[in-house]
Amino acid sequence: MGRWEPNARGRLAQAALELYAEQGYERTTVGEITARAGLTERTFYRHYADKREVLFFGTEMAKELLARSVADAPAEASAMDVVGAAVEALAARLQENSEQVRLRDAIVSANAELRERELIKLAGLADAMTDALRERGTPEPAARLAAETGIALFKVAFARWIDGPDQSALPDVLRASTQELWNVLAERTPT
Amino acid sequence: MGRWEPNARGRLAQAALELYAEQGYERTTVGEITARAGLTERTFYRHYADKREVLFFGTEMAKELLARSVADAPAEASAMDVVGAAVEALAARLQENSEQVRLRDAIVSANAELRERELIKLAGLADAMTDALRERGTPEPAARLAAETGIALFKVAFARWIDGPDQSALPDVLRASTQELWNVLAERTPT
DNA sequence: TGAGTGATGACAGGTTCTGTCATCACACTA
DNA sequence: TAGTGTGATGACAGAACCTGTCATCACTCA
Repeated sequence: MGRWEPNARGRLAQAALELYAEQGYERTTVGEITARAGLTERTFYRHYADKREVLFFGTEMAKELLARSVADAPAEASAMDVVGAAVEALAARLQENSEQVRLRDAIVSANAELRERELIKLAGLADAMTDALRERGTPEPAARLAAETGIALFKVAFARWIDGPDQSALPDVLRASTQELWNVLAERTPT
Repeated sequence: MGRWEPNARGRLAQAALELYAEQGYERTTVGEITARAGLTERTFYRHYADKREVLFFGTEMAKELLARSVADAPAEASAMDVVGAAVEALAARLQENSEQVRLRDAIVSANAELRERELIKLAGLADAMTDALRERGTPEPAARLAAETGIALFKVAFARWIDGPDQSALPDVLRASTQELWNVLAERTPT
C-alpha cells in the first residue's frame, strides 16, 4: 500500500455528497467532510476551490457535450435547431443518471449559495454554446441569443421534470417545453 | 443632533461602492467599509446580509417595476408582448442612470462572486414576472417560458449595451436584440 | 418621569479559505 | 543500489467573513 489511500478527490466528493444529503449543506463543515474522507482540510481546498464546487464536477462534462454537439451538427442546420439538439443531448445524458441527478438537485435547490453557483455554471454552458456556434459561422448576437434561449428552455424543462412525475423523461419534457415556447412566441404581435 | 449620524444604510452603501471601485471588491474588507462610514462591522451586517448584497439594493425596485408593468398591461396582450414591454420599461429606467449603472456593472463584472449574485437576482426578476403573468391568467409553463425568455433577452441586450458605444441607449439595444431573436427563431425548422 | 422601542457598540467565537513549510512515497537516473 | 527530483499531503498560522449575545443610549409615548 502507498502512503495514502487512492482517489482523494473522489473520496472527498463522496463524503461531501453524503454529508450534504444527510444533514444539509450549511450544517456540514469542511472539517467533517475531510474527517470522513480521511484527509485534512487543507487537502480539500487543493482539490476543490471552495465548499460548493465539490457538487459541480459534472459541469465540465456538460460543457464539452454541448460544445461537441454544436460543432458536430450539420452545417446547414439553423442556430436554434443546433442549440435545440445540443440541449436535448444533454437532457438525454442526465436522464441516464436520473437518480443521482435528482439527489444532487435536491441538495442544490435547498441552499441559496448553491443555487447561485448553479446559475453561473448554466451561464458557462451558454458561453460554451455561444463560442461553438460562432466557430461554425453564426454571427453575434444571433449566437448568444440562440444559446441563451436554449439554456432558458433547459432551465424551465429541468424544473418541470424535477417537479413532475418520475415516469416522464427529461428529453420528453424538454421537447414539450420547446413546443410550448414556440406556441407562446407565435402569439406575439408580429413586427 | 441625535446620537448617530443619520442614514447609516446609505452611508454604508456609498462607502462600499467607493471602495469597491477604488481598490476592487476582493481587496476591500467590511472593516474598511464601516470605518469609512463611521460604524462598526456588526452594524454592516444588520443592514446587509453579506458583503455582496450592498451592491444589489436596486433589485427590489426592478422587481416591482417588472411586476407592475406586467400587471398593468392590457388584458388582451399576449404573454410575450407583455414581457417585452416590461423589460423595455426596466431598460428605460436603467438608461436614466446609465453612468451609475455602468460603474456598478464594472464592479460586478470584475468578480465571480458578484456575478453569481447578479445571476440569482436576475432569476428573481424572472420569478416576479412569472408570478405576475400567472396573476393575469397566463398558465404554466407559458408564463415561465415567456419570463425566462424575456430575461435572457435582457441579459444579452445589457451585455451588448455595456460593450457598445456610449451613444446607444439600452432600450434601443433591447429592441434590436429582440428583433434579432425573432430572426434567429424564424430560421428554425418548423414543427 | 418612567417604561418601551429601536439602532448601535462591544465582544467572543465558529467557519471558510489562503500562505507556507515540512514530510514522505514514488519514479527516474546514474 | 543510492541519490535526486516530483507531487501529493500534513501541520500550522492567520486573515476575513459572518453570527450570537448582551449592554448602551436616544427617542417616543403615556
